[in-house]
Amino acid sequence: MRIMSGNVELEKVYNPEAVESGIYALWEQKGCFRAVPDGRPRDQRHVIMIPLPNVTGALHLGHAINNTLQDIVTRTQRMKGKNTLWQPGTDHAGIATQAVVERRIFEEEGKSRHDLGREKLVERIWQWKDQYEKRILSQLKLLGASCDWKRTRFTLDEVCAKAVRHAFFKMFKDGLIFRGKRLVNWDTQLQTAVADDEVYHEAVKGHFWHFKYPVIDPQPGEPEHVLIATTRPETMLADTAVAVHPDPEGELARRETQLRSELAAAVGREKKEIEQRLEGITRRREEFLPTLVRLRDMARAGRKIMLPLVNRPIPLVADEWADPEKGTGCVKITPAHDANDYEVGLRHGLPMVNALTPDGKVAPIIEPDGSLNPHSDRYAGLVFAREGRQRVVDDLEAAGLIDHVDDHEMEVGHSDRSKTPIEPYLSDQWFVRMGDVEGGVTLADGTKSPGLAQAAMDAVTSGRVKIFPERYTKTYLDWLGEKRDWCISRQLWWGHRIPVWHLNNLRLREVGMMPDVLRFAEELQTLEREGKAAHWLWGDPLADFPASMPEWTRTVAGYWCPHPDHEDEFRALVAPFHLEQDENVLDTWFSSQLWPFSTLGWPEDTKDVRYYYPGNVLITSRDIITLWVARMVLSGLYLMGDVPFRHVYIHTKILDGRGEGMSKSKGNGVDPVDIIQLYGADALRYTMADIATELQDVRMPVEYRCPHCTNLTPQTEVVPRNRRPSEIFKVKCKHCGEMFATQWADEDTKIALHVAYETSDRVELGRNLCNKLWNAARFAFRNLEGVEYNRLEIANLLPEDRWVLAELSRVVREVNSLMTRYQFSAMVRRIREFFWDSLCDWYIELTKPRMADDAPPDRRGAEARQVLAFCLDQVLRLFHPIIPYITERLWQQLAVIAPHRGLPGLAEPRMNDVLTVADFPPEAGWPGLDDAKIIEIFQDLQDATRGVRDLRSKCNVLPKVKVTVTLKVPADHVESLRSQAHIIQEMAGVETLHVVSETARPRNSASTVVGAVQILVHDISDDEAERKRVEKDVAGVEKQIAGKESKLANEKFVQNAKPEVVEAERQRLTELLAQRETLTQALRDLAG
RNA sequence: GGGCGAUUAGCUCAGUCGGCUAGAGCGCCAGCUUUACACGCUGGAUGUCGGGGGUUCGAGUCCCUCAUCGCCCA
Repeated sequence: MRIMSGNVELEKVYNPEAVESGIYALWEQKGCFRAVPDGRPRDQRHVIMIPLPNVTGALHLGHAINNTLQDIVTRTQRMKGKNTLWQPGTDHAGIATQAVVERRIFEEEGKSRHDLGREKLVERIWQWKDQYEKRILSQLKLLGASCDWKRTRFTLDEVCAKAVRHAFFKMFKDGLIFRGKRLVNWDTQLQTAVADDEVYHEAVKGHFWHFKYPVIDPQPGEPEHVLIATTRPETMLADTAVAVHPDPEGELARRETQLRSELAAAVGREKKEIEQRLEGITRRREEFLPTLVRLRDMARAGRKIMLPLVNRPIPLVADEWADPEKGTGCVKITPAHDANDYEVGLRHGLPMVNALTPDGKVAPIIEPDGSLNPHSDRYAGLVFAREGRQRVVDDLEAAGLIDHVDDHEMEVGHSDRSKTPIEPYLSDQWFVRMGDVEGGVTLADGTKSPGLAQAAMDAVTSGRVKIFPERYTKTYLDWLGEKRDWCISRQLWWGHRIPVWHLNNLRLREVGMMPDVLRFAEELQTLEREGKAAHWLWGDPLADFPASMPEWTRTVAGYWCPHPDHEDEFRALVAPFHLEQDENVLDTWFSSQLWPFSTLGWPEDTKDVRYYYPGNVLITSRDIITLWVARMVLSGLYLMGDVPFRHVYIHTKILDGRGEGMSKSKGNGVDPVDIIQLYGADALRYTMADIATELQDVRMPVEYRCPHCTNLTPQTEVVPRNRRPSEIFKVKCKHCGEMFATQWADEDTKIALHVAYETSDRVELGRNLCNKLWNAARFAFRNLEGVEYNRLEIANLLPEDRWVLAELSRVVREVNSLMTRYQFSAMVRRIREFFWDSLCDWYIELTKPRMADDAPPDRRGAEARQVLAFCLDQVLRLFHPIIPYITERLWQQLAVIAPHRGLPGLAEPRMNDVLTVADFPPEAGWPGLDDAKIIEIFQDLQDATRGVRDLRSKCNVLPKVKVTVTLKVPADHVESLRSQAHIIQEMAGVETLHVVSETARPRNSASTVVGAVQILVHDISDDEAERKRVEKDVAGVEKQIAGKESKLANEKFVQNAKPEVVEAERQRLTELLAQRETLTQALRDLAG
């Protein structure tokens, strides 16, 4: 496809839609983004694995910044000639996606997942996935993402599934996966365990109930009741102890001492708080201490309490969890329903009684001896925390066992997915062992590590993996340092089903009666010996049966995981014996941790795996450091023997105008496609890169763009503080008074009122830049006709040519360096500065006369054209990774007009048809163009030019009026300044310019001093105005002189400061003194 | 409760090793159809660098402390 032909005139205004159309197709058609292993060595490869967006919904600005930055890195590396892979794909996001689809089905059809059944629901979720995956991939393409789309993967596709099976099998076989009883965060609505990070906390108003538990057979002098306090009465049905502090007296005394020493140092409000606590302790000592001591003694004596309502005798135990300062000093212990109590339960070997059903009701209670509690019928089936609580409180009230009730506010965990309160729930789950294990863990490279978490920590502390910005290293290490086992089972239907088979215990006897059970057990053992299956026994299944149970029971009763390559064989063997596959699925992160190599075809030993693993950098947001980054590192080490990437770059988070993170649930997220339609992908990308500083967060106020008048209305102005943007359906435009609809309105409203785009005026920054670039190129194309490709002598060029080339070389070097440190914002601003300030505002303006139609056809014009063509070439290359569309479009056009661009002998970039695969400007810059001296000289010329412009402006001289100027400089500067004076002349509207070392004040001139130069603009001022201006200048200079003098008079400064700093101050003072002399002389001239 | 970060111009943000009169973009004011660009050009105004204390010859920058806001973890 030919994008342009000949030197057509470009449109006057940059039109993103026209510019961008067809470009992506060109890149794809040329196969620019394909990644194929070839002979390029390790250091000539570059691999980025996309942080796989989940298919719950469409992408928002957070994804836009993430993918823009990945694309900038990828495109830069590709232009540097690397074999470059950017691997795309999406994540199935188990619980999030299932929850969205379930909710949708319930809203639209009133059906629950159980009504639908597993197969049907999963089918519906696949439909959802297809729809959103398509949407997400098209959003990425619109953004310009240069992924190798032929490699697109999905964490539930067969390639990834195979990797999951192999990873699971190896971990299972190595004893790193185990089943355990744990308290998990249970979502009673979705009926699944959810991870800690899927739980948010919210303050809820409640009560603090004080109950009386009767003591069994109290001895003389012993209390008849133990007073306990609780915020959750319903859990008392599952109490298995009451705890009291083992040393209440000592503990109170210790706290008192501690508080007194804190009090001595405290001030203000803090002091008051401490005093209050001290008073509390004194009161407690009087009121409670004797009882607590008594109870402690009773605990030691092994006395028991009769748990009311369910009549369960439970022990009194001494444990430090009971806080003598809090509540009644005694605490009920419910190991199966509270994390802290669970720990107490483990410490004292207490039985764990469960009172909750998976769907959030009170369960029929099984006592520790296995019997059904006869009193629990009364509660079973009630909604646990509501009806259950009420009935327990009522019954205790009726029994006269409530002492009193206080109001109380507490933090309650809620499920992020269903928004319902989380219940701690004791259940059987699968875990990955993160902590150290006996004998260590053997990693795939043959080395040993104490454990998986430790291996991932060592990778970072040793510097094998580097995190940018560095401060996030702490987040990573702190989290891994806890080495908490990773719960990987989820009670869901959407995900990788856990590949473990197990015989339900109830069926063990039945199976034992089968005639060929012995052969079955033997064959299972053979499979294990041959490595076709792995076996794991949890506890002793024989313990529940009479001693006469035969040995084969152990084999048949355990957990079996078949090797993925022998699963069919295994299934065929176990099917007749009722071994069943686990119903649950794996946590999504179990499959995403394998992403850096599952996408390449692991466990197959493919060319791709060998060539593209390990990758170079992971670019992601900080909320995922623990969940994903850490797990990829450990699984990379364990399965591949190397870390999955060398660098991790954590980018800034985009907040809305209120300073809140953008999210779907808040409805404040902005669809990048909205912005692309308004401003273009390049404008969006430029803006994203511009705000990518090292900050944690950056604000990007969101506005509605009125569909009637196109004016912007800030979201913060129309959404009340206590409402969410998603609750606002229509808005009255404050500019034109018309109503418009938001994206949350119903279809009818949208059609009637038209929908406003959600956008941010910050993107204009990018749009303006693109327009400037477009027009600069337009100007260049118009003037480059017949540009030559000559060998130039740098010394023979005009100072402005040498200057712009020296600046260019410097910026090329700096941009390369900023890139290696992921300083995106600084990089973008630096390129812009060169392009806009140096190239457009100075160089192009200066060279206009040399390239004008009526200019003499001399070598100066040819040189200007050649320099301009080269600079534009380099600017397009520098900008390309950031704004690929417009630069590619202009590159195609530039190639028509100036097929060869460069400075033979000085700087010769290679030419290429397609910018996307052209060379990025070299790391070392263009040494042949470096010239620090000219940069310094030019700075002075710019200052002098601004001096003239400033005087003109102050004296109200119209731009088109030409003036006469005299520059007075020290005698030894006259010669050199004369050779450069045309620059000031051209840029400041000067007709006649005199450079002298001595002069009297020309008539009616306005003057100022810049550096060593006195500027005198003739005939634009009167004496009175001139005197005022000069006096002001004198005052300013004198203030500075005073500052410098006192600084230099300070001996300590002269002694302690670095010599070069002192020297610089001296020089500056000398200069200021000279300026003052010039200015006072000017005043004398005025007077005389 | 613990950790991380922020607080600099009206807004959004830079400010590297502590060292010239603290910068940019947007906005604002004045002027400008100047041989590409009004999505532009030229000039200008605008700062208690959150408060307090300390270290230092010198602090936006380092230390302590207080306040406010945000995020992460419990």
